[in-house]
Amino acid sequence: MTTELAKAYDPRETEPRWYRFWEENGFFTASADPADTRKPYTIAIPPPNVTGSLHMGHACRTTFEDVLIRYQRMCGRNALWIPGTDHAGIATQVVVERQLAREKLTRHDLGREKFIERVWKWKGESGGRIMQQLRVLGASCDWSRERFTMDEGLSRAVRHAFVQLYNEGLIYRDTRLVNWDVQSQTVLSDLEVENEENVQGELFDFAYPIEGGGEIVVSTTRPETMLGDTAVAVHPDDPRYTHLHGKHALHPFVDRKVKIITDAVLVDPKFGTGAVKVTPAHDWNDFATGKRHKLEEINILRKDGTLNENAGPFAGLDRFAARKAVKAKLEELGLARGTKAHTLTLPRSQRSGTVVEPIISTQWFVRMKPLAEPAIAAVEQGKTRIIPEHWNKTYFHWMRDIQDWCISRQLWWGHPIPAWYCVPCEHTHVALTAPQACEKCKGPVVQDADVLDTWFSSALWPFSTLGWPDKTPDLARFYPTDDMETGYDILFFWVARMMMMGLHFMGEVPFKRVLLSGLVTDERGDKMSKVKGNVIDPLDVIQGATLEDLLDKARKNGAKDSGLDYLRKTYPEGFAAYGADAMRFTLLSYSPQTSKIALSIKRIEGHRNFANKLWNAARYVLMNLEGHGALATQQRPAAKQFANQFILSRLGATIETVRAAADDYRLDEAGLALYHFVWQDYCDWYLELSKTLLQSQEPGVADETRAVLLHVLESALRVLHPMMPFITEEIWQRVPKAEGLGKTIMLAPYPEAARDGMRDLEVEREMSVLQAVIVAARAIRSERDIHPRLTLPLTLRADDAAARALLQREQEAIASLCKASVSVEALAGSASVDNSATSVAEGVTLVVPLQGLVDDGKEKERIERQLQKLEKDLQAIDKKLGNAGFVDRAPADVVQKERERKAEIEHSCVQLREALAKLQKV
RNA sequence: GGGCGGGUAGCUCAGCGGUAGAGUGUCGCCUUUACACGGCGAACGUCGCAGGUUCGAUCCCUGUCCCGCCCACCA
Repeated sequence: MTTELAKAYDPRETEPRWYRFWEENGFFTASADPADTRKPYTIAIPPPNVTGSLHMGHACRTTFEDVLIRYQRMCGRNALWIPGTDHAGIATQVVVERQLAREKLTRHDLGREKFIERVWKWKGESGGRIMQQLRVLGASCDWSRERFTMDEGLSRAVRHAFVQLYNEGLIYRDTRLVNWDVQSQTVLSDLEVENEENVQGELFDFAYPIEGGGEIVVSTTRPETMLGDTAVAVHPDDPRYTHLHGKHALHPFVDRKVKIITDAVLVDPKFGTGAVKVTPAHDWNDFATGKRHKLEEINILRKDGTLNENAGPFAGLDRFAARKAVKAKLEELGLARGTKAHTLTLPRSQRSGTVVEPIISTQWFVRMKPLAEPAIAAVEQGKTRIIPEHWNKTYFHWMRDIQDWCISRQLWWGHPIPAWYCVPCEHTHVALTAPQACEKCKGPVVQDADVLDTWFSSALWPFSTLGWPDKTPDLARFYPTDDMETGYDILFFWVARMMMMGLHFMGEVPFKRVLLSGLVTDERGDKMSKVKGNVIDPLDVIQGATLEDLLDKARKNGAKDSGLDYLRKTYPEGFAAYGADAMRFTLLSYSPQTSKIALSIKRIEGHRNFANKLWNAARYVLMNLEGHGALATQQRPAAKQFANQFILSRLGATIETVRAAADDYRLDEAGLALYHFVWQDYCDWYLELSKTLLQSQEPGVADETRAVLLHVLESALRVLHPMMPFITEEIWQRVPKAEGLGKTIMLAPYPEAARDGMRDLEVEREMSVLQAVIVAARAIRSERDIHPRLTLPLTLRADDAAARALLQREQEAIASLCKASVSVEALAGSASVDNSATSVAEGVTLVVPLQGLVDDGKEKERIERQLQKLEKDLQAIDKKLGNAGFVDRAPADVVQKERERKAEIEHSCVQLREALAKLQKV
């Protein structure tokens, strides 16, 4: 074991090395230690999606999960990931559609067999790449259980779930209006439809001639749907139309009469003409209206979005072409009544982006209300905690207003629906295996050609991946999972449905906590999108990239010019190699409350600098240990020296803070505490103080200091390890350690405040006095432009004997940290020093005689400034203490504290005024 | 229309009843053998606006204005 660290810190050198080490030594593991029979800490980890690149979202979630796993493991729990293996559909769909678009193909062109072959191959390749990338980030998870869908076990679970729900009456088949994606040619669930708002459209008015004379004017944003109209509705109380009740209008294009109906639900008499065309087969409200009035439902669309034979003369036209044609024809017939600008919301497919058409179709649905109730109760009763808590409201809101879920999809990938139809008698069979023949008529059967929504199988994931429906040992041991960590964007899609299915099939919640992280955005807070060109690849941040690299990648992803400009403007130099540790630490540093993580490269750079700081501190410690034999024990060294006591106390405090924060999932707070401890307490104060102690001739002092330096460093590495796994491992391997700590820091025990630290509040208080004095002395030097090489003659005066004793005792430390010659004396009766700089800190008066070094005018100004500030504070305090209400009603300790502060400030003012008076005299 | 967040230093964000914090940026001084990916010091804020509760409000309540997101509706 060498004690020598390379001269410079380069994250690119440490990461691959430790990644290999972990892999070779079997630390990427998803399986529980078979010898350990305790209930382990488990975290559910979804598989990476398969779109071909690792994005910030994965980096963020993986990091969070990995930190929790490492932390729990170091705390002595058998902690592990439960990796998932499903997600057949969503990712595939994205991959496939992008690929097809690139080749200007539709899936129908390829044919089913070729198509599927191609998809699996592509998924396998990009999936492997992502696993590789996640490891670079430090995820200590084994993805070997990852198999891409169609896994027989999962398929079986899906069939079981479907059949059971069907038998319980919770799955049914019905003819209804559904969202149809004409490009992907499949139905979509409500959640897969995105609304594009504020689209500038037009409202087109036209007239239906009434049988027997007259007309009725209706408005529409989709004129082509009039081909499917079967009624015109008016409000029953609208006097304008009373005379038309029960009459019929004549359809101008097809041989059909359109009934005038009255409906108070559909019609708002104040909107437009107060008459509404009703198209039951292509509009949600009209469908409901049609049901109320038993209207005929006339479908006018084919699957590809062209009009069918019901459209009469317009058959064969695309829906948008038909829109124009219908309008033109109505103009021609003199039935058009003009257009108005109208702002509307367009429903678009989340997948293909095309405008969704509501059409009538027979699909499978899950009855949600009975499933939702227990899922609501579980969160209400705290069986599952959602963190941050404010998501509860959103969860409840959605759950209480839940609609039935359309689960069939007309795609070629995904889990087939275990339903068979008899060809002759149309009887439906739902079963685990294909029936040989129809049980009613013995006729031949065919399987439902549709597949299930990917989220249906995903909803089963917490138990299907553990062997359900069999009662496997894994299922008994690992269900429910402790933590489920994911982005809030799939709270409804996935989390809520897992809750429902878990409770239904297992009778128990699937996880005890749901941790919802924010969405990573660019620095402006805009969602990352390949088209916008603002996608930051975590690997570029980790390994470094030039601006050209970034631009190339963006171009390849089809970014617009404006996106390229954004990159040029924001990252003119590209990225330095900041390393995975800095990347991880930064992702963790955002508060979990935030729903938007506007990733700031500057912040990452700051954390890279932090890693460098730690690296150099370690170099310092190791340098000073050289030639001093083995010091390492697992015990905290006994400390007699003030500085050593101080840092052990701070270490204890930090461990307490970090553990409390981590237990509360506030990794941001944990990280901040560590950042300050390492940089400020350890490096800025303690390492500087140690320099004097290491020179000490007094027996034992230097040895004690070496032991504390090492102990605190080694402990800090362990505290920090989950958040910065690479650098801490690298340094830890080189630090002298006691035997038996294991071959990796991953398995070393997590520090404990009482064992590794030594809390001493009195020491910390004394230190804060010293710090204040030292800072004040440095300020005197800096503000007078006294060169750092000149020794500052510093006199410290204090009334309090204890304070004097402290200053006396730590004289050497003060001298070294301010490069001063220090003398301590009582305030009372001290000789006045002409031409000196004066400052007051924590009741200690600092005097620096400065003949020839300082200009009196500047000094006057400085003191006056300090006085002004103090007087302002004093005024505020006086106002408070002068308020009878405050003195009477505020807690005694608050009042007392205020009084003490007042006394101290007054004392400071007196000192400063004296100094000022002296200056004016000169 | 309903709901949920957010508005704090130039920027990115913590804090959330008792003297306003961090990182980054800015301005000085310093290449002192752990570190210039650094050290030391400084400047910077009517904590969106208006009321209320309170001895005391950035924090709690009410209203209001912006910004973001989600859900629903849209002839």
